[in-house]
Amino acid sequence: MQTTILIADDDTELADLLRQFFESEGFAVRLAHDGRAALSEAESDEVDLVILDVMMPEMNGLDVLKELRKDKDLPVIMLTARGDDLDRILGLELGADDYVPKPCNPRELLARIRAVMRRSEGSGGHSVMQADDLELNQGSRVLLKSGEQVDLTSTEFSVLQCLMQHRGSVVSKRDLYLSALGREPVAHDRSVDMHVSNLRRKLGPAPDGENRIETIRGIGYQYRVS
Amino acid sequence: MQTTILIADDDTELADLLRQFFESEGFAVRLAHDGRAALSEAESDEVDLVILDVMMPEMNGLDVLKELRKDKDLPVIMLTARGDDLDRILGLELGADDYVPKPCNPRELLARIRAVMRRSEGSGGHSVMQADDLELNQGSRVLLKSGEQVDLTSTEFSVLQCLMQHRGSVVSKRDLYLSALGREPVAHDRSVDMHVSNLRRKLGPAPDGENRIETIRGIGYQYRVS
DNA sequence: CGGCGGTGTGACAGACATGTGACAAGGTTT
DNA sequence: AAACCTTGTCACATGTCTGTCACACCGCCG
Repeated sequence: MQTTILIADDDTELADLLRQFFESEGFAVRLAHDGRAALSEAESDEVDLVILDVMMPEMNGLDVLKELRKDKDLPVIMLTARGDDLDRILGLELGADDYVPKPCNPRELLARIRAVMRRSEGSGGHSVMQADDLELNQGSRVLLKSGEQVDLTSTEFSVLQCLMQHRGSVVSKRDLYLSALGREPVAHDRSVDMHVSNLRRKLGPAPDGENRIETIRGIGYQYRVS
Repeated sequence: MQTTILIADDDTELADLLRQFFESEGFAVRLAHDGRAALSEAESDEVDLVILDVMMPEMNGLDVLKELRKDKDLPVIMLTARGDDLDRILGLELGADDYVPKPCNPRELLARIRAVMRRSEGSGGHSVMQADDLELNQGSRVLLKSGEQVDLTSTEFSVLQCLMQHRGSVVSKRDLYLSALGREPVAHDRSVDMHVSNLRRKLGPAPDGENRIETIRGIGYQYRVS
């Protein structure tokens, strides 16, 4: 699973430099050049971590952070002019995960990003999903059932991950093919059915005896809500 | 302890000017006027920071940097013609700590040096990682197992470092290629597998008898959590 | 020049995930 | 009710991925 970083900085040159560097390190990168854009990008659910400059037009970084913290627990690293202690203190009080003074060296930033990601994974951030007695860890790609590990193949894991991400709503077969197998379904393709079948066998029934994964005939599958 | 700076620039006049200035500021200074000399000086263990001109005879600054980064984590400040974005990007990707455009004012350079030194001292605290009976020192690039040194090649060390940095999470093969080998994997590339194989042999099983490095088929590898 | 250690490639076997054909068991449409 | 489609699942063939041995290559050093 690729990590997506949002870089919010009005210095387009620096932002672009960082983008290239992080992409070369295997991250996906999005850019925003003012506060308002940063906020809406960050709330799009497709961003795993935000690098946020304090000084930005439209809406400054601290306000963006304040808004973000109202309903999200997204890891945030603040960038700010060197020695600006006041901003630093404010940022940390508002819940920034780290603080890096400008000018910053990309390698250091990378190390901080990894540290923050590790912390947020460890503390059960959004990378662990739970449903019934299942606990799905997206970082280690391990599934626990009542605390015990269940051996899933990589594809089975992806299918379950996709279903759990949309828990309570139907996921079309096509979406499952795209998301878990990374391809369009072909005619008479039964592979997703097969993987669902295997998942059901490996997971067994839910604690209440019901089937965990419901078939929505002609549409797709759905992880049942309790 | 006095800080020793290596100035690598083929412009002897400029280099000498800088030498005088830095010596008057209390640094020890060494000079190198071509890339090859710079590299051997820098590897002599008596240099604390390198100022590296990009344009040099024998071996250009970027190549020197690349070589240096293979087994050292010495702070490096790149000097280059103004506006040379390509060099700037390359330098930062290769792990330069800062970038100063020429012609440079010695006082500005001094400020950057102090900033870089401060940063590299500060990040020194993070330079030892532990897992099971292993202790990995990122500064000296030495691995200890139960206190005894294990001989690893530079690449093996980088692979292990990357895995330990993400302990408990899966690291994709592509990330390992980018991070440890500094390149994209090519078709049928087995080198990372080979290095992992060698690492397993050299490290042996974990204290509890399990495999330290787990294979996540189709995805990558993972340093196991206890 | 020759040896040496690190690195990457080719080859091969084995393990394993994946997907397909087949058939049964529903559900849906006409 | 009959024809048709969808789904569940078994068994199996297939292809991919991995571990590892052997070896070639390259830079380095004596």
